[in-house]
Amino acid sequence: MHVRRPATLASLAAELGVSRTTVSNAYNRPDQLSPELRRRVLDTARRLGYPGPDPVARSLRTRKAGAVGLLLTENLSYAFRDPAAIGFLEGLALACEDAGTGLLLVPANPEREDVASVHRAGVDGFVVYSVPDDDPHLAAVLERPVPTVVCDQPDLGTVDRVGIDDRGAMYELAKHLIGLGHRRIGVVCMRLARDRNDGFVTPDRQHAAHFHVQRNRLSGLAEAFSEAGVDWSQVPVAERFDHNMVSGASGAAQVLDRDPQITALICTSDVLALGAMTEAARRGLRVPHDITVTGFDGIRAGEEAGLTTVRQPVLEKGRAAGKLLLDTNERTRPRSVNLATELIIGNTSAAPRGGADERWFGP
Amino acid sequence: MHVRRPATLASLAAELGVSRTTVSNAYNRPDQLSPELRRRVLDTARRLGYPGPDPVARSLRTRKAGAVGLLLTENLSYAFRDPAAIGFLEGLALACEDAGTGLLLVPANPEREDVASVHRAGVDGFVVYSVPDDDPHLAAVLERPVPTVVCDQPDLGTVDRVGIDDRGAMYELAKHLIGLGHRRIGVVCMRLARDRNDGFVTPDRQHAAHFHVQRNRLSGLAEAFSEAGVDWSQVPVAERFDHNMVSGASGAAQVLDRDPQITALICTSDVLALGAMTEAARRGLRVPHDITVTGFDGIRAGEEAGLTTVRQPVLEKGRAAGKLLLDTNERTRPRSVNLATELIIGNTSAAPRGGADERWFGP
DNA sequence: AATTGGTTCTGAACCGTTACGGTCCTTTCA
DNA sequence: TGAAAGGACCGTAACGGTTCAGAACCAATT
Repeated sequence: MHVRRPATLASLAAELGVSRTTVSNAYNRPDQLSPELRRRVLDTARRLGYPGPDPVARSLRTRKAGAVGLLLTENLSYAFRDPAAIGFLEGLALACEDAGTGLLLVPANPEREDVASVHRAGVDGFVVYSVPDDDPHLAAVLERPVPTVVCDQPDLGTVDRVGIDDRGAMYELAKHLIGLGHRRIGVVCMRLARDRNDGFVTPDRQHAAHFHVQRNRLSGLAEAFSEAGVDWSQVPVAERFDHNMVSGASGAAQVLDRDPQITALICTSDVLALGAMTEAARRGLRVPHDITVTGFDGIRAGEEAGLTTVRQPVLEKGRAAGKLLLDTNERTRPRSVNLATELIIGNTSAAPRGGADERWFGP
Repeated sequence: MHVRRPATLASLAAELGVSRTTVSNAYNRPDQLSPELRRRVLDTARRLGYPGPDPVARSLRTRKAGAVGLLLTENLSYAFRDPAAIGFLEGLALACEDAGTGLLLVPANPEREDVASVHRAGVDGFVVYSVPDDDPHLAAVLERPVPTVVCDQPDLGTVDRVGIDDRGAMYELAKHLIGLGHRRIGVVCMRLARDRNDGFVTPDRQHAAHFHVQRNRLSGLAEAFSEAGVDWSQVPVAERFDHNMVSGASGAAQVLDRDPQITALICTSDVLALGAMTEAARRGLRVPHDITVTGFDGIRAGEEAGLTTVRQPVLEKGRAAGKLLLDTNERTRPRSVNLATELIIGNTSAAPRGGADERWFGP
């Protein structure tokens, strides 16, 4: 049986006895040829099964892919599991649909150092969301000659950036807890580097953390509590590689095992905090009466639980990143956008029970 | 100032005095050249700022894009707003990350008939998720010479399909309600066609619905209740274009306004059902004592609310679609996969208060 | 009659890469 | 020592388009 090679613009032109230019114009510039000829071209195309100009060949010539790439240092599916990531993506998708641009989720398996996926991505730009600053995928993106926006990353000075003041926001939250009288605290945080460490964190590791967001949140905490006279090096900080409620629970358990006297459990995300609350409940600790628990992000589930947290505009962050990337006329790169956060005092934080500090502030 | 044209594989080869093939091999087939030369190529590339082979040009030549496209007939951001869509996408993303493939979200604004986005998508295949069967974007996808998997669509016979037995599952749910004694019911369903109709639906419109899923769910209901002696044409069916809880609430309100005597409110999705429950509560109707409410999908929020519903494996659906698409062994195409569903009897369904017969004589 | 202007179509030059089928030279082995 | 094998590299031909500067033609204007 004869395997017919698929029709191309050239074969169509040959069949019609016109130039390739004319066929191309039939699709892209209808005003450049007579309506009759255009109809004839399109009809013949249908008859020959020509599916229209090949998008890849077109991209090569026009230097436009019509898509932006999203890099996040997790398995692709994480994008649809984590509430904050989902919010970010929704915002990014909003910006993309405004511009009629596609959104390519680039697979970047953190286990492997395989950056081929970044090299293979046919995109007009990249958004990089919360990856460690030493991620080889990030390095590969920065080498690509396309505009890039990093999000929740340190300011690289060379590419656009969107983020929040993690350090300041956490400092403010810490001040709230300090004001309530908390001095003996524990912390549960997300992964600080690419290597798995489900355990306590040394101050060194905190300081050298490769995740900008986590590093700054911890640093905000350290600053506030140090100012309040707390020896930060004695504060138990449990790190968890996976970001889910189970991790929050086990992290809380580890901290509470180390120091059952703590009056507040500060988590660097709402998901972890919700997990921590289940662990508190398991131990018969009432929140906030027996222990204060706080989060970070302002996700829906946290809101419903009345979590004391820092709300950050995840959707706006995504949208801002997309707009920055797709805004072509702005020639003032690199730009840096900081979004506002809001301290949410819920009902999971209160003064420590019978704490000595309570006396100093009075009712 | 001299605008340096970006380096290409050819210019790099010229600089090095080797052939383009060799430079290409340095990147793609390290075994084809000596390690020293390879190092020299890579070093020179770095020096010249050559970012590695252009992905688009490579795609053109190799006829591989390294990505699959996802078409869903909503604004892009809907993918991150709807729980069922999120689950589907997570499954699809899992399949993609297994294959090291990217996932391109193709913008398909349902308002405009602009299918250019489909034409511009540089992908190796498409997954089409729950679009109306007359959607021009779907037609455009089917014209592209790449493998396609449709999901929650009628079996087209020409491309792979993944789905569930919507009709059978809803029939079973209806039988459950009939068994409880419900005869006087109302329905809230999702959009049935591309035109916005936030109101009641005629049997004709139900029958001609362009959304396969909704058509079959309604048809399953109609069959079961007709068998139970209910005149389906008299059953109020409220359609809502937007799929969210507000729609569920307003749809329920419309149905309840039309017939306050109904004993069960059947919704074609959990999201609508959750909205319907808020409306019931607003009216002081206790669920299930005063009214039964049911959903479809089996989303987390519904589970937490104890919703009576049909659970469908949304994640598995996405994964199956991805696997079908990425499975290169295409001897057996087209394939059709039906996934199992499960009737979940929650605590939002019960026998009508005072029995069905009493209803006929009024309260 | 020459000029102008507009429409319609063409030819050729790219876009940057990889597949294919070699060549050439060095080893290896009987 | 001659033949076969294998490593290293190369030249050519696509891959399927878009773009731009004209050419050819015709009608209207000067």
